[in-house]
Amino acid sequence: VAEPRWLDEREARIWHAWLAMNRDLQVAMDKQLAEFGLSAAEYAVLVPLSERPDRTLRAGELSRVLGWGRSRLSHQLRRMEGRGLVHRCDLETDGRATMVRITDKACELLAAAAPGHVEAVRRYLIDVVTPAEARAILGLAERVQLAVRSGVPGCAEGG
Amino acid sequence: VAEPRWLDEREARIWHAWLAMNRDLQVAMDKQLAEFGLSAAEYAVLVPLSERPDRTLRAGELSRVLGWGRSRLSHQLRRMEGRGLVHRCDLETDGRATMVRITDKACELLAAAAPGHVEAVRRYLIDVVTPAEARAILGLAERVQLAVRSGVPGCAEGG
DNA sequence: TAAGATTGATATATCAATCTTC
DNA sequence: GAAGATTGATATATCAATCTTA
Repeated sequence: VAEPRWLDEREARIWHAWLAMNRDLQVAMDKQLAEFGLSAAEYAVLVPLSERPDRTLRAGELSRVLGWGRSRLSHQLRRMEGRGLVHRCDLETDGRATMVRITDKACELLAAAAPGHVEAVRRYLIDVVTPAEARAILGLAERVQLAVRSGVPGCAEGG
Repeated sequence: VAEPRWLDEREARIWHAWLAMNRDLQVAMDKQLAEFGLSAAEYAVLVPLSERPDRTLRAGELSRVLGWGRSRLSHQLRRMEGRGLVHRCDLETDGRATMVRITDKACELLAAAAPGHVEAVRRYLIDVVTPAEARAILGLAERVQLAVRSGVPGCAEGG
């Protein structure tokens, strides 16, 4: 294997700025939700449910929307059912499926937390980016995700 | 409380692109390290230790460098000591302090993993950003962290 | 057999409480 | 009491194994 191309000072600065920015942003968003007694995972689960007319989704659908594995969602729903945030019941049409419904209590909690959440998104990101940076984010996101999905770094075939 | 300013379509697209980009990038980086049997947390702990001439750091120093709480580091070190990646011993000068040393085994593991890690950073981010986007990241990171550190969103004092 | 979901084991992350030493 | 560190409890995240139904 050839000598790896280590990061130069500017490249390292970009990488570390990136990591620090995301770490801080995530911590801040978590804290904001915590003021309403909600975790980021709970909020993520509740939002798609609340947007349904019947406040209900199949577990598999929810898993797909969130981009979570079934196992992860199942564990999360168990804890949330214990906290009275969601309710699970069987689907008559298909004995394998599980229906998930957001409770009234969780709906109220979500309605209370959502304005502050959006406010935080604005304060920490949207109000802070210049139009040029916003364009950079949108363009970069596409290319990063393309690189991530196409490239397995363990087997560097071309480089 | 006034009606919250919900995100318009473009703003929501920016926020979701941001979240998806970081989620995918983090998953990809974790997978890369997993090829060498290392987690992101383990890698983060080992790097500062390996950069020391004596391969040693005070736990408190390590905690500061990583930006981790003492408790988090302590739990992590316990698991890593169990795996034979680090060794802990008391400091003679100060009976309260703990010295952490990276093991030979972990040094070799790190040396094996580091090139692929840097390669992944390049492939997924550095090689993908345009110079303008790189400038955007550096500038944005400063402002985002400023906003995060100054603003408590729960009490919107200014409007 | 495969799809949908749950379970158990393990690792990670945070908080409060504790323990030792200064 | 305060600093440095550990511990226990709980929540989160991933993987493999399992269970039920189609």
